[in-house]
Amino acid sequence: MATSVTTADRRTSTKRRDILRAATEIFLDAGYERASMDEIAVRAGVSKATVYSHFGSKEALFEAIIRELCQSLLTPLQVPPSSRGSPEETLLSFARSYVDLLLQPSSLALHRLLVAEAPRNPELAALSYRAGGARVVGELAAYLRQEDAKGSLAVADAKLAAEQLFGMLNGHLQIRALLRVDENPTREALDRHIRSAVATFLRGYATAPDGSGS
Amino acid sequence: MATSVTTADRRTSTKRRDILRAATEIFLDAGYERASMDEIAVRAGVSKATVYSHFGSKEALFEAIIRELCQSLLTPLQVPPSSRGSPEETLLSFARSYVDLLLQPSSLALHRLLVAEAPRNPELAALSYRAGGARVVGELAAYLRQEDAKGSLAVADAKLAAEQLFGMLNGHLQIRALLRVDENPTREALDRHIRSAVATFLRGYATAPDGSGS
DNA sequence: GTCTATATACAGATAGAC
DNA sequence: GTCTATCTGTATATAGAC
Repeated sequence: MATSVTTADRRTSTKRRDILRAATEIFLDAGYERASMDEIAVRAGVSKATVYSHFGSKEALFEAIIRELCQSLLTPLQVPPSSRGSPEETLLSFARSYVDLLLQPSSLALHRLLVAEAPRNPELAALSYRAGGARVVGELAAYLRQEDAKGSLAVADAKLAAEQLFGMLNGHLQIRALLRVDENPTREALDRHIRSAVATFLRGYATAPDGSGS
Repeated sequence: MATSVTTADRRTSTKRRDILRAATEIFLDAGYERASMDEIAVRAGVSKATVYSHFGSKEALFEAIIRELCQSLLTPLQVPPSSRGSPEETLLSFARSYVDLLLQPSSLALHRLLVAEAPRNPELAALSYRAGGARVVGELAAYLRQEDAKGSLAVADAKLAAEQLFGMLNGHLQIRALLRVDENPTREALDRHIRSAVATFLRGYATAPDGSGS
């Protein structure tokens, strides 16, 4: 009997996962309104009634998926601790990870979805921002404060500075990708973009050479 | 007879304008999928058949509106010529105009709409980017090249630099507004944001003080 | 828990009178 | 050109058998 229950549970949670996976693909691909519960059921290999028995409504299914995506997508991005490495090395390495994540098709699709649905679901959008953007800004700001304390950078408002670096890294890269303006940038163009943003940031927040200027 | 025709034309073009206005409001507010031709007809004070006789399809009406919006929204933003004023004054003034435009509810709604629909209508999205983002980047880059030639700034890649300034001005201001994360920022917070971005940019692209460091 | 079949609503688009 | 009335497809959601 215990075995039977376990098997049933497994099958059930397998179906649940199938539904989540199918719904994620379809919501990311089509957007909220165009995604249909019929198509989700078909792609998950279950009936529509099963989808509803698991998630109750389209809106609830959508929220479940957004919450899961915010977690799984952002996990890989970590600001390295201040311990070793120059600010230039550290920031360059971090910037590469960030831009790489930024341009992932699933990141772009999630961004699209959240921005499009924010007016109808502001709580979910705000929640996602706090789990995503706000968190990485906070982590980068903490790093910048450490470097400021060590005297290797001169950062007065660390949160503002962190947002500036993210802003430069986004540049028009993100919007061009979101709007499908042109083909994906080459590795060389990306590298120039990233190096230039980090270089501008470092010049902007270099410790003032006390002996020279006014 | 000529009078009669003129009167008829006027009434017709009035209805056409009414439809455009109603459709603009509803598309910006509800997004493409949620906007219904019934509601557009009601708000414009005409029948649905009239809407179709003027624009043929929902998609065509949408495209007409996007094209119009791109023009009307971006017209006010002009990069001042290099002629007079320090880079700091010029860039600060331009930055204020840009951020002001950026946070207009209609700009945010248009942004949302374009990003959401880009996968289904990439040509329209690319066209809008070229008429909007790309144009202002080009104009700012031209200004930066002039200042570089005058020796007041040291800008190697003007287009990259322009995108960095725009990126810093966006910062997380734009995404927070798009995602409805919190109430609108105060004038003071906006001013700090803008001043800090311009200051970081100017320090990042200051002409090197030849006498001092290596 | 899972299915088939269906209720109900509303969408985009058009026919045909005037 | 503009209207009323309608066609046709498809959406979310549920009832009821198993």
